[in-house]
Amino acid sequence: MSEKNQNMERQIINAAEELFLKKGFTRTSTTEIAQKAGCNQALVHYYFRTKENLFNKLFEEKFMQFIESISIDEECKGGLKERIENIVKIHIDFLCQNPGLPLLLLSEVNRNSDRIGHIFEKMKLHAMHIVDMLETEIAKEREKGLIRNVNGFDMIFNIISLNVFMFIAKPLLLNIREMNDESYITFINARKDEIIKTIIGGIYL
Amino acid sequence: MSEKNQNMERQIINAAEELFLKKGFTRTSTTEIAQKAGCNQALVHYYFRTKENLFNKLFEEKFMQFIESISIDEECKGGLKERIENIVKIHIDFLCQNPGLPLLLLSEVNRNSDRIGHIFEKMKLHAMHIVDMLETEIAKEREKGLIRNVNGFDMIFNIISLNVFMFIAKPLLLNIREMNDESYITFINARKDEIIKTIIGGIYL
DNA sequence: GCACCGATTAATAAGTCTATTAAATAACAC
DNA sequence: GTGTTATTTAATAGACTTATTAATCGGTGC
Repeated sequence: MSEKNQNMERQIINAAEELFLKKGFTRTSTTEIAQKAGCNQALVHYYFRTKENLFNKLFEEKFMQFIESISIDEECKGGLKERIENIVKIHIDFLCQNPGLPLLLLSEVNRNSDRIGHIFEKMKLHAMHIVDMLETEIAKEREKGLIRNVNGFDMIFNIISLNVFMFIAKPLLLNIREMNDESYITFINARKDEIIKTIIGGIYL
Repeated sequence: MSEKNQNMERQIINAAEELFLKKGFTRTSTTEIAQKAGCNQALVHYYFRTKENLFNKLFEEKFMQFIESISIDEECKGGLKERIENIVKIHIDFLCQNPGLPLLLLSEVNRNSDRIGHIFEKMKLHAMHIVDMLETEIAKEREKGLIRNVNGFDMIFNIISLNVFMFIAKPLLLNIREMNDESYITFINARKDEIIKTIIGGIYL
């Protein structure tokens, strides 16, 4: 492959990514993608044959990124509290880099969850790994009588709920609290601490 | 207006509601709405002139319903804990009745938040009312030294995040936990307690 | 009966979107 | 250079969509 087509194929992917994230699958047209990429609309089909193909390619990649963004810094050798803090921070940082991703994933999974049947296995494995790790730490704290009875899945589900929602509800927040993009970032940072406190306080007696 | 057209107009609204909730604005066609309502496609336009009109009519109604679903049973004369429990339960019950609503609202607000500019004022008022009430109760508990420093908005935002997410992430839950519709309901009910514990534990010292 | 009314339909204009095809252009081997 | 292949474009077919228009149906008043 020549230098140029490498560029163009990449530019198409980049343009598609930006548009899909902003407007979703249906509301993004191949013509629009081509315009943003700086090429003819037919070229989008030349490289990816169908719009669905192009989308799936991106979707799988992004979906895995999202799943893996819920992870534990293996270096982190603290106990349960430190782990929680670690997970929340890493996840929110990822979301700050990919603010439009959660709503796209949720919308598209809702539209057609068959699409990602083959990704689910990986997702399950990853989820199990996180949950196992958390439950090991939970068991330790529980033996010491420090925390209430809680299971790892609920804990991680709480974290994801709290983290993701402030990104998908951004337009509501901007309006209800009369924020601008700057004060929104301040809000996110304040929420980071609030979420950590809520999760930790929610289990420690 | 005759008996019959009243029926048909209502049937169109009902069909539209069902389809918009399931597939969103763009992926629902007026032809499809007409089919489900049992009439000709032109009739949809006869009653509502444009698809956008029809959608907005539904959207505003549903949006207000959602906002008002976050409410306090005025009968509830307990303290902060009872209020929280009350809010969570009422809200989740509403979501069980309207499981597809949150994702539709979030998607459409994201697509075009101007659409609902005029609803925001009502939303703000309602939000303020809830937050004020919570902060009164928070102040009481705080004077007694029972809870940490927390503001009412964060509290209600935490509740909404935790409640809504388990509905918008349903397809993921079904797959990752290998649930069916029945076990999903069991999960929701278990979550209800978990969420209450998390919120209350998250602020009480 | 007929004239009039709202409700409903059939037909279709006008537009958008995906995908395909054939032709033009660029790159490269020899 | 010529031949060959990959990249890119122009043109367009074909399927949908929304919205409009004119015609039809069914009831009500006179």
